Amino acid sequence: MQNVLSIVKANVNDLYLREYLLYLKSDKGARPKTLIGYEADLRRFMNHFSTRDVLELRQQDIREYKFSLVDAGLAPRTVNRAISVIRSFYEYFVDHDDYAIAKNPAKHIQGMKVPKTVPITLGEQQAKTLLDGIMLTGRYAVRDYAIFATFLFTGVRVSELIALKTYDVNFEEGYIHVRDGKGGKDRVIPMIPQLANALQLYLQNGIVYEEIQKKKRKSRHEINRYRCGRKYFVTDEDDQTLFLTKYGKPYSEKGIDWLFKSYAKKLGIYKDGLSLHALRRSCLTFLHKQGVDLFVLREISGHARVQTLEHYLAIDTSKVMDAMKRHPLHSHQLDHGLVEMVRSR
DNA sequence: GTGTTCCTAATGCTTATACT
DNA sequence: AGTATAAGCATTAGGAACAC
Repeated sequence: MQNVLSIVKANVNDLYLREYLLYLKSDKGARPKTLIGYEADLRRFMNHFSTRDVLELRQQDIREYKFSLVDAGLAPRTVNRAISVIRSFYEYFVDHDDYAIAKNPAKHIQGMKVPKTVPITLGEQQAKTLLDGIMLTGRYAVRDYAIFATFLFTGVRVSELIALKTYDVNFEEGYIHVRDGKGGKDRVIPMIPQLANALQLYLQNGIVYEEIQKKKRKSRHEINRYRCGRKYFVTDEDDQTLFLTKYGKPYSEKGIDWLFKSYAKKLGIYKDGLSLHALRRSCLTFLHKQGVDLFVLREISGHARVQTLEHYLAIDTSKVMDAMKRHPLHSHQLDHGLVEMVRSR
């Protein structure tokens, strides 16, 4: 009997869940990642009350659920989000009168205090070490240099980086077009010459040193530290994704994460909590330290509500370019002195 | 064995809203 | 107006699987 009841309730809850998600998607226009996160949170919640119709829960039940999360050792942020999702979920059913629920049982559940944390960034010296180290030791140095130079000189997010297409890099006008960034927003970021060079090298031939050009490439396996421009990674169908894995496929976020961590560890700049987002923070911090004003920083980082390209073009691009030139790594170049060192090994 | 992806729980970051 | 919290959107991390 208990089993039958449980199955029936679970189905009812599942129906609620599906309806709510549909509403989020079609009425609120929620982004895919929001949908995924919300669904996970709600499923966990419903599993906790699998024998009950969740619309019949009381405030006390929600409170008990919150305690169970805290008990499970989840971080305050996680608990708060879980509660926030549940609250929104009930709000929907309270607002739609086809349901016999008059009050939102999660309405007055308090969030936990979230401790302040110090964001981790890479110091200037460490950023230099990263770029130099890639050139010296990277198996796919040209590609990897281009990837991390892009992070450090533009402050893009990983998701934005892996979505970049070759035609998003505009060498004539000197900017990178970020489409569909967080929240579905577009923006363009000025590209300083050093970054343009790195990307051009990667796009044009990917051969670091002239003499290597003379050797013939026998197979794909010959891609190496010197010879790793984009064209060497391209396989049969090319969707113009800018950064490709050695299999010729677009990178996943985890792939870049792995790449970064392995370099960071190899080069001795890894620290706890160091992540790709630290590169974004580093870029913005560098610029901020140089006295770049917040308005400009917002433009670069995409925090402003710059919704469209047209919108962006209205702002003073030269100001932003000036700002970018004050990036402390802006004079960082491929050091041909390294050639000798590398060759002599 | 290395580089990469896939899966999924956990949590960080950014923007919107509420409160004072 | 400034700060705190909520809501919304994204990244991080760990481990298994898999291609080369």
